[in-house]
Amino acid sequence: MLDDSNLPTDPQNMICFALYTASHAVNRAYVPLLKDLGLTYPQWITLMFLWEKDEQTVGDLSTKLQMQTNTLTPLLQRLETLGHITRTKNPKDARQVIVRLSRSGRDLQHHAPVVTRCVIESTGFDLPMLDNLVKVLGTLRDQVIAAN
Amino acid sequence: MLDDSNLPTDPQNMICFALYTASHAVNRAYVPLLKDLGLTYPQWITLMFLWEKDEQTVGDLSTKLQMQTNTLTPLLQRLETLGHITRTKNPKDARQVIVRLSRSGRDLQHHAPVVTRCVIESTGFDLPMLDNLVKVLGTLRDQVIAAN
DNA sequence: CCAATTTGTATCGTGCACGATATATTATAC
DNA sequence: GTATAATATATCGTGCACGATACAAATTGG
Repeated sequence: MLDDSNLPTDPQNMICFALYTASHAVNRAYVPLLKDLGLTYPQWITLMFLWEKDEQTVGDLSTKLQMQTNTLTPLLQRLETLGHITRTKNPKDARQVIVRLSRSGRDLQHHAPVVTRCVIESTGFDLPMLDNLVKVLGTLRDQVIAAN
Repeated sequence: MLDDSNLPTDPQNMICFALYTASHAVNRAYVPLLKDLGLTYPQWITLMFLWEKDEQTVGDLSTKLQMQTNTLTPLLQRLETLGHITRTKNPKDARQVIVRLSRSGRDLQHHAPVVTRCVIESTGFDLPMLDNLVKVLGTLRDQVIAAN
């Protein structure tokens, strides 16, 4: 149990606000890089997970992206409209929808190294430092989820 | 200049995704705490900045919150509708709108220690560790902003 | 003093993000 | 086999988040 007198009251020193602003700053760094491709950042990470493994159900992607289906479904519908993926019912279980990359969806992967490098360089951190930060944030995230 | 071969291709190991998921996880931790108060997390941090210093312009809050006015204006309008703040034109410069806490807006501050403690405890991190993480994230954020 | 520019805020359109709910399909129980 | 429950996805409503734009008030330059 923490003593209230030690708690930060200044929003600038709170972890929630630090995450909030850092996350938005990185998101904004993606905007000019993805604009030419006609994509948003959530669409981009969705494609990243599909490049890693094609043919995933909406539920698979929902779990990996930590996005609910009511967020993911319209996002996938937009990616389908753009011609980057297809959405087809699973004949073995008609409740599931299988998401597959189209040719243009696969071709977008060629832009990934440039995009990733630009964002990483803009952080001003070296790779070991970023790797460590990713691990710390993963631990924090998992513990927050477990506590709720 | 980084070598592309060293870059992560796995979204799970990328800083953008770590920030994205950690930020949303912490945001979700606030939901049950703020629900009874009828507030959202962005509304809550806005109030935190007003508790720190009352009578700020929309521009002041926009800078501190790192939120654009097209995000902030409707948020403030909702806080005004809820009766927690007032929005009045600055008589000395009619372009500015001054935001002030109402009685009920000030009273909400009494809930702050409980809310803050709950979120901090849910991270599973101790205060020095969180403080360090806040500093690292602040540095990262500022460098990303400076690079863009 | 007055036209041009800058500043501060608001409005509009699109895309997340999520709680609540709906619908269809599959699995389970009796 | 049929009612019931569980599962997978989609729809709806509200609130951020942000680019583009609008507009009024203040400032600047001549």
